[in-house]
Amino acid sequence: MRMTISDIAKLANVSKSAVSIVLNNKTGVSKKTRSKVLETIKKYNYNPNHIAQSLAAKETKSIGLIIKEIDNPYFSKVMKGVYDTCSELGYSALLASSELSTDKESEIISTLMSKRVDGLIISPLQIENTNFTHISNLINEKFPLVVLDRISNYLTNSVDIDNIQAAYDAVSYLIKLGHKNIAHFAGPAHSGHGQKRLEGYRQALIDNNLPINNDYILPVEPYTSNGYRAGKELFSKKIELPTAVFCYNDLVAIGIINALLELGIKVPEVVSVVGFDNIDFGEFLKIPLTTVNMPAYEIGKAATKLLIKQIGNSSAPLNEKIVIEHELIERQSSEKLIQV
Amino acid sequence: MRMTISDIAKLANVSKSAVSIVLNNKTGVSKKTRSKVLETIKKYNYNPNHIAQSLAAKETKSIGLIIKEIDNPYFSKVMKGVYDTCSELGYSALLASSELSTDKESEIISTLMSKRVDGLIISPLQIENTNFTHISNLINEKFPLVVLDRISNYLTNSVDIDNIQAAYDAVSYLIKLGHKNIAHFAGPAHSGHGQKRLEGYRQALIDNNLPINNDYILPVEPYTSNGYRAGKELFSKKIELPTAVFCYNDLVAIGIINALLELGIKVPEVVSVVGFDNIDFGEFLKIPLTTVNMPAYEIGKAATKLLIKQIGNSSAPLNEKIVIEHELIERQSSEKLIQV
DNA sequence: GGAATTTACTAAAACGGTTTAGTAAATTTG
DNA sequence: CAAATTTACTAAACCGTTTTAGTAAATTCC
Repeated sequence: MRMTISDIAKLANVSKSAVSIVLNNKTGVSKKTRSKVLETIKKYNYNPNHIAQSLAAKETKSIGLIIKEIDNPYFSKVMKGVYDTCSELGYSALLASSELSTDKESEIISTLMSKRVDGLIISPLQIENTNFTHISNLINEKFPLVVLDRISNYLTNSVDIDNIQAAYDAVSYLIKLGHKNIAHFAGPAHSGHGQKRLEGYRQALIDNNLPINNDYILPVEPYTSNGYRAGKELFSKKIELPTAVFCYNDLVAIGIINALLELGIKVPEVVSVVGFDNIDFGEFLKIPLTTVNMPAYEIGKAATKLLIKQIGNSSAPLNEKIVIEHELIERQSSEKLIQV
Repeated sequence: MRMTISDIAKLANVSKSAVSIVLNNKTGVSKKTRSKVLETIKKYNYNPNHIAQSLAAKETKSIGLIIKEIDNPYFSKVMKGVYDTCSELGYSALLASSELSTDKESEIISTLMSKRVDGLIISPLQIENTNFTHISNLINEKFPLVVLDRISNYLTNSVDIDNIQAAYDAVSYLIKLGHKNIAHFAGPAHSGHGQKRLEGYRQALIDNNLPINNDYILPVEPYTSNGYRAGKELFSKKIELPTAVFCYNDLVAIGIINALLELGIKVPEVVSVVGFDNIDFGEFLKIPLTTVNMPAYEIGKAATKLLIKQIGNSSAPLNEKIVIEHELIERQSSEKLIQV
């Protein structure tokens, strides 16, 4: 069996308390005792049991991170931001993914709470007005919490980009290129980001005195295949076709570009396409993708800092809303409208 | 503060033991008592402290997963396989990433051990002959362990694909297309997969009576930018140029294709390119990439099953070597050699 | 040099569960 | 119906730490 603190205490001829003091670098033992204990620890390769430490100290030095999809490049970067920052600050992260199921989300929260994480970062699936009890309970008990990918209306810390502004910027950019008929392949109705980006799209059109055409607003699931299908459908219609498309995300944009190319519609010569997220491969696609950069790593980092600031400091503000800067990235999938 | 088992015991007028029995679905209490306890638990929304459970039960029902890079699509899929399988089997996974630093790898192993994971899945950085003590120690104490991405020489479970055969298949495929001058942009010297794939490449040439030309074997770091630079360099040389390139991985292949296109060399008309890994975006690239599928999800799944089989069953074989099937995926980056 | 303070140390009580060992009551057995 | 067994229940020990409270020795102070 593994060494325990009692074993070390006996071997070093001191009390458990003394070993504990040395372990935690506290004062209360002589230099001599300290080095004797340290020696014994090294000699027997003793590694304190973190489980027991957590139980006794009533803190686990770990936080929970709840994402929506493990296998999603955006969340990979968020994770990296969270893990890196945790390491820096002496914490570890427990990852869990709701995989887009609200039931699983609730379950995961319970599991992480029973593991007694000191705080939680969550990119929530659940809509704030229905079925939000698992999260709002935490907020009510003032459990350290940071909400991701949403500026929450609740009294809780959150981190996001300004999705309205980012969409506004992207659409304004297309308008400046001369486009007047701009379609929007929007996120699904239940997606917070989707609603925000739609709002930004609308506002940009309004501010530029362009009409809002509901035929041009198409909600899709945020994957390539859905973008592909929706693209095929729209651009096969016998209506006045858009000359530009602003997409909910890069995956959808990729699908739409594929659909356009298959229909013999040139990108960007005939139709410009703008995505959202700036996934890694955007620049290596058939047609390198113009997109909005979603600074995932920074979001993860900011969320973690915010959370750990709150942990163990009950006077820390728990209603901070951090907005990370976005950025438009121009590539070849968009260009000036060539007047017919 | 949160409810404890003692609180529930008092409220339900029974002993802690009774509550524990109910909690763990064991026999030893009457139906009446069981339902009384269950009611109380529900009423007060009691959630057992997993930390305390772990300490008492001497098992954490969690496993450690050590990968090399968080932000790497291959490992994202491995993770998903591991997490899904853990959920199914009632375990949870603690993720850690060495981020290609051997020091960090050692540190991470210690941390996970102090968290008393019941077993470990590791995609090791460390070469087996040097500096492998952190891992070989675990093997020596028969700690439940599965080594990933390598068929280990040690007496331990491991899961991988047959890298030699996979590389052999890819190169044989190019040879069948008529290519005789096939370059290999190999993995770095310290990479186990790199060495195996190089060996498969060599063997395929030998078996087809083709000469091995050392000018054509170039080790590169496994990223797009490195592939790009190496590609530029090789194809700017005044030597007889290869008509096909087999790459250590897809990222390198993408870099090389970019380099070739910039040099005005058509892919696949002049040079065929084959990658390795089958990353998600391979089919959406400028030139869809021929590659070898690395079944990451299955690898994660198999490793987890193997590990959990071993945990708590000391008679389980601990030297199982599981080889997952690979598959060649033909896309547009490779084609028949057009005879000049 | 005696009182007050500081330092070094430790026993014992937590932390919140599981498990062991034991008892009393209920049930089965012959 | 008494003996044997089973069932229902619980007190207490334990898991491996931290922390509290207390004591004895060393040091400082006047």
